[in-house]
Amino acid sequence: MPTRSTGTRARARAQTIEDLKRVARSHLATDGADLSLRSVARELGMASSAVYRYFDSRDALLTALIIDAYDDLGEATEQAEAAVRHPDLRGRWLTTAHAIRDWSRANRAEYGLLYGTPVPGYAAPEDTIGPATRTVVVMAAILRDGVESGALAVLPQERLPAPVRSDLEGVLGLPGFEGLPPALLARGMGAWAALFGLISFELFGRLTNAVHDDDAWFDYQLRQLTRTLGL
Amino acid sequence: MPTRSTGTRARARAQTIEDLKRVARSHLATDGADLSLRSVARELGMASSAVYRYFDSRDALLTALIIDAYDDLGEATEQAEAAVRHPDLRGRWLTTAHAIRDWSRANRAEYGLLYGTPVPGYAAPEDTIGPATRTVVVMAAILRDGVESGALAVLPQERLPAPVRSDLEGVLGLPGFEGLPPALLARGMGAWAALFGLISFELFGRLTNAVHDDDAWFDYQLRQLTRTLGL
DNA sequence: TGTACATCAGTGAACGCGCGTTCACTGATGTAC
DNA sequence: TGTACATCAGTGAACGCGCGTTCACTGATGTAC
Repeated sequence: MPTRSTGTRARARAQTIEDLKRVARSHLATDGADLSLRSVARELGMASSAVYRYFDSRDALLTALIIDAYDDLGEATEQAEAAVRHPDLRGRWLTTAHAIRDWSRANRAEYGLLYGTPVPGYAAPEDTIGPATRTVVVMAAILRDGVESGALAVLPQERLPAPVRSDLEGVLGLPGFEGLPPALLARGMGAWAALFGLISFELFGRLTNAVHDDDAWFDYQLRQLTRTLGL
Repeated sequence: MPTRSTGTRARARAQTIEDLKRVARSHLATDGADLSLRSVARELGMASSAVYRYFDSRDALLTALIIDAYDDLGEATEQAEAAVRHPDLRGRWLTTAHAIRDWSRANRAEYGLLYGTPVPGYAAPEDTIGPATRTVVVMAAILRDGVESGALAVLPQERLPAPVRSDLEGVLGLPGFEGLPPALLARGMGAWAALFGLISFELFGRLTNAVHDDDAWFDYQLRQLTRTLGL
């Protein structure tokens, strides 16, 4: 085995990184964002100092978890959406929304990390921006297809105030958002915020004692939301 | 000064409790929900053990902060809404929503405590339920007035699935919610979730790099939301 | 009005714990000749 | 193919810190007679 040796070491390294992230992820559920490097190392039977061979600091580990979570959510969403007939815009949107909720319910701690209270003293680095937009890009594509097919059109009551228009035009310059009428992007982002409002209320327990059938509730509200989206 | 003495001691006690809560509140901004009893005591120049004369535990202090925050938000909302002409339903709703956002922007840490990621290991006791519903009750009153005046009516597309209806009927039995058609309560709660979705996105920084004029953005989205509410 | 007693606020030391990060080090694994 | 050297993973002790909570205690403030 001549040059295969490098690969061995590299693979061992990748494996350890995976182990660290896996255990850290599992600790998120109990500790929230203030997870402890030492307890992660302890669970893997290694010295806490050894972790520093793999991550520069506790925050670097946290960042890795955040990026992974965005990517995991993004991939789940993209795959679910891709399985729907392309011309079925409404189905694509409903599936996208349900995929996001399903992932969030299955990964509550990660959801809190991504969409909950920001961790005090932690500033997300730029590397997180790309993965963070994957889900929004899926929605933007649905809206664009709707515009192209003529199913979606800007309404008279959607005249945008100048500052709103100017902000949206900035977004429309980013990859994945090109060629969408600003007013429709505004509509989409409103639905987006509403969707995450529903999910946050459900997962953060704001509906305890009021709503018991979470599935039925979400589905009903999502359908109403779909109507305001124009789908 | 005969029996006035009790009053003196009681007043000193109330004052100290206020001081503790005030300092704890200010620490929320930097520490988030894992604020430290010791650092609060330190800032007030008292021994950390003295805090236990006033609060049974760190969690009890946290609970007091949560209740205060709900009440503060509730009062700000009620007062703002009460200042609007009673028949102006749309104005009352817009004012209510703006009051909630204004309070949230002015009290970011408290907002995070109330509507962000739940604190791991902390279970909110029952005392928080009452204060927590004050804002929703304001909205329910607006909707009810709309129903009574004939401005709001259930739409054909608002036929409720049985489990949704049954959950809502439970809510309609609570004080402040009586006499509202279930479908309209559903509509209101959807708008409610959307409103908090907008505020959370803004305060938790999910729109950084996309939206710069937060005021214009919120106002535009709120107006669209108002339309779906039927006002 | 004055005195004995109970209540209460607050102290300071201690318990027992956890944390992130650094540092000098040991061995094992790979690389270059 | 064998050997000298460099790289890397991992250790364990240490630094310096913070935390919530308990406990026996001191004085001051109130209460009852």
